[in-house]
Amino acid sequence: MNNEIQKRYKKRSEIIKALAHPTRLFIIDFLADGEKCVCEIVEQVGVDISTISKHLLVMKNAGLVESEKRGLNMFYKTACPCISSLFTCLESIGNKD
Amino acid sequence: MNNEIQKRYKKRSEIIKALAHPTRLFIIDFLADGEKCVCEIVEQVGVDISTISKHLLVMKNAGLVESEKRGLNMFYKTACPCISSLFTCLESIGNKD
DNA sequence: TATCTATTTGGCTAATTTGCCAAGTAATAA
DNA sequence: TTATTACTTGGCAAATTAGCCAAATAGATA
Repeated sequence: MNNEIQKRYKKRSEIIKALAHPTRLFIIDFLADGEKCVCEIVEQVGVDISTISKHLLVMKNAGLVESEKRGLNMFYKTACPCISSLFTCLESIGNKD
Repeated sequence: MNNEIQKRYKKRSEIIKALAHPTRLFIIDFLADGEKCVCEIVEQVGVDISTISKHLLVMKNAGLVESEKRGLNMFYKTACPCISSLFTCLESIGNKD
């Protein structure tokens, strides 16, 4: 595996890593319904707000979500509509056993 | 997030985790070309055979690949044709920056 | 049987990730 | 200006993951 190829797969894996956590997957699904502020996500997930904030940062860095501040609230939305088709694929793998 | 929902997202994340490594992504792509034995994969990737074997185990446990032993060789193939469409999605995210 | 070849497994250390708490920042309200 | 609300960041301990070497296993061949 040469350097160029290695770089490409590293980049892909970074995006996938940003999805590879139950809480983050839940958030992605939750955002499919429309943008939400951090406190709404916290309310749904039920973990510390700092934990949610870090999960959101991970996904933002990977380009999976976008954010915008309005007033006191930070609103997050998904950046990529193709993600839901990804879940369809995942379910079909998951249902094998 | 109740227990039932948590379980569903945990399961999804386990599949995604099994993809979340550059070497494993490369292997998935390599297998798209048809089944390969472990030593062919080792040759392409260039890391220790024990490392490759463990990566393959991770993917097998997640249901991403299947294996069959013939003679001395263990042949691996992808278990899910939808994975390549997943990569198309990843590329579109990756090309944003 | 003994040996060779292909692969897996055990064991270890190093690196990364997670989630909490506490402290910091930014926008609004009093 | 001070306080409040919403969120982010720093720091830390616990858990998980990665990759190497060495040892074990399974099948083929001499």
